[in-house]
Amino acid sequence: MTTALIDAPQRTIRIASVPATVRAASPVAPLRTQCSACHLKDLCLPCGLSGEEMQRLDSLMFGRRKVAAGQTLYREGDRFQFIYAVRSGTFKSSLTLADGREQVSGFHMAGELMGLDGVANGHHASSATALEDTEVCAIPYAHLTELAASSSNLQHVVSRLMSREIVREHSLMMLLGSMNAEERLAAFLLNLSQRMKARGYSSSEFHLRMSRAEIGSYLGMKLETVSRTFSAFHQQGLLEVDKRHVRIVDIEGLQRAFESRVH
Amino acid sequence: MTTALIDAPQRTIRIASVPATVRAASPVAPLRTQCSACHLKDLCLPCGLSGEEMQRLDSLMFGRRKVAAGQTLYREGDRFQFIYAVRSGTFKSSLTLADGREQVSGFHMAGELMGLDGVANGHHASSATALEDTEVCAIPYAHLTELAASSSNLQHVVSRLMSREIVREHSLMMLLGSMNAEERLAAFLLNLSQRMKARGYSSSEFHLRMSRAEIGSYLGMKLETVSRTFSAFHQQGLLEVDKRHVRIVDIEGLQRAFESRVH
DNA sequence: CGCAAGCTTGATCGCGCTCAATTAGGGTGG
DNA sequence: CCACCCTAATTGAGCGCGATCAAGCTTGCG
Repeated sequence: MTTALIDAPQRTIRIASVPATVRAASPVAPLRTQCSACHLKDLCLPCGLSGEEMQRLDSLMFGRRKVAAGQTLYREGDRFQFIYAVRSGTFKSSLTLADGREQVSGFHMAGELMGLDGVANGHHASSATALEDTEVCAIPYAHLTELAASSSNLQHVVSRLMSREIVREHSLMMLLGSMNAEERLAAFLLNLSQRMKARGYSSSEFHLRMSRAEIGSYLGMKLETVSRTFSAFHQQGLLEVDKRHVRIVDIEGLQRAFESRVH
Repeated sequence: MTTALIDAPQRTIRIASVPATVRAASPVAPLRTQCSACHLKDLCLPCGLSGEEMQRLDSLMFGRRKVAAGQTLYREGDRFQFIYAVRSGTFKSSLTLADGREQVSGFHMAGELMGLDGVANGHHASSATALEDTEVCAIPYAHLTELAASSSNLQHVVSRLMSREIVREHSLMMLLGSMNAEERLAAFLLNLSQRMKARGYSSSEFHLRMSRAEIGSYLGMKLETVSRTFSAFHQQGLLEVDKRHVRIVDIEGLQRAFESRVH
């Protein structure tokens, strides 16, 4: 996939139109969702939309789909038809390197969208794997853009979500380009903490859904270093760690570890 | 800016509408551009559009703007109104760290777009600095989305450009997360080589517009390491280097250095 | 009970960072 | 014109962070 890095960033674009019947052929459970009735509506796609616009979204009747722990929702190279909103559980996004190792590019929790990287050329650029039993809404991208054509607000929302993804990756690049192991892990934990808080969970105590190896891949370090850094934070009195259970004891201290280099 | 990393990735969105008179107030030179007459039209924004759609783009009459070497086109935090297409010259995008150091997040050549990260929240998330004397088209984003509302193809083009940016950054994350110094510099040079070729220049011999420090910042290594790696490639018979002038002697060898780890 | 997977911890090594000296090129002013 | 300064780049020496290799522990599952 890193071939994208040595491709010219802009080449001839061919507009693929997805047939309107595509939804019927997809492996989506019969259950359908209305955004207006969803408990995640303030976090997820419809966030910021007016009542009228949300009703239009409702008309799309997104199909739900369950993905068991360890299963993939889509793989890199798969034809791009849907973007997915996480309803429950946690996913990782990853790319596969030539030698078979994986590079984790993100973690996704309830209310977050996945798959926007597929818009670029009609195929998913990464794989999405469930880290626990999960449920998603499958949003047919072609229908979404149809709808967006008649609602500039919805169009803005989709654009902003994509732009936000760009900004998020900027931040991660900065992390990978200029931070040491402690700063990286502190940034990761603080980010997780905020996202837990936004979802109504404790911001100071939570269960990690991902392995040390997955954290390490995401942060650009080896699993042993992740483990050692957890231990170091414990010895500094910042954390209590038991396997995947984490309690943040001194959040200001953790922020200091993070801000030691980056604002 | 890395605060984005510890922000919940989705929060309440407010739709800002840009007044239609905004263009008149902007610091754009009176010269106006029509995409259909531009020599870059196959690389740039209108790439893939039909004649009719290109005429609609023409109606926006993008203003041109010259930016002298070392000057910024926009800075992080600036109000987002325009995206910019490079007409000539080279830019770097960068973020500023708390300690004043900069982190380069990209280089942009003729035909490439800049500023899409500003869509996320109405402010530019990065700064754009000219590495030589340059000229850009200033594309009023609000007008572009207006136009896109009536042309699904144009909407797709804009979405794809944003998605492509996401994919590009995925690749860079992979580079920063899992490659060593030689692999990073090889990837960088091969990418540059392809982009030069796409613009009709020699793919094997070109002038670097950026300093060793800027390359290093972009690739997550120190300028001394960049310099040493250039020397190493020279000793391996892959390159001839004289300051910023580079000639690729053995492109297959360079690809091997790149593919040693990543496909 | 045995086996495998995930995590921790220790010991050692090496890549890339840091500090430092040198050279070359460009701009400026006397 | 040269003296001077400033910046960019190269190269060397030494060190430290994080990778690598390895051992041991816990937990879960057949």
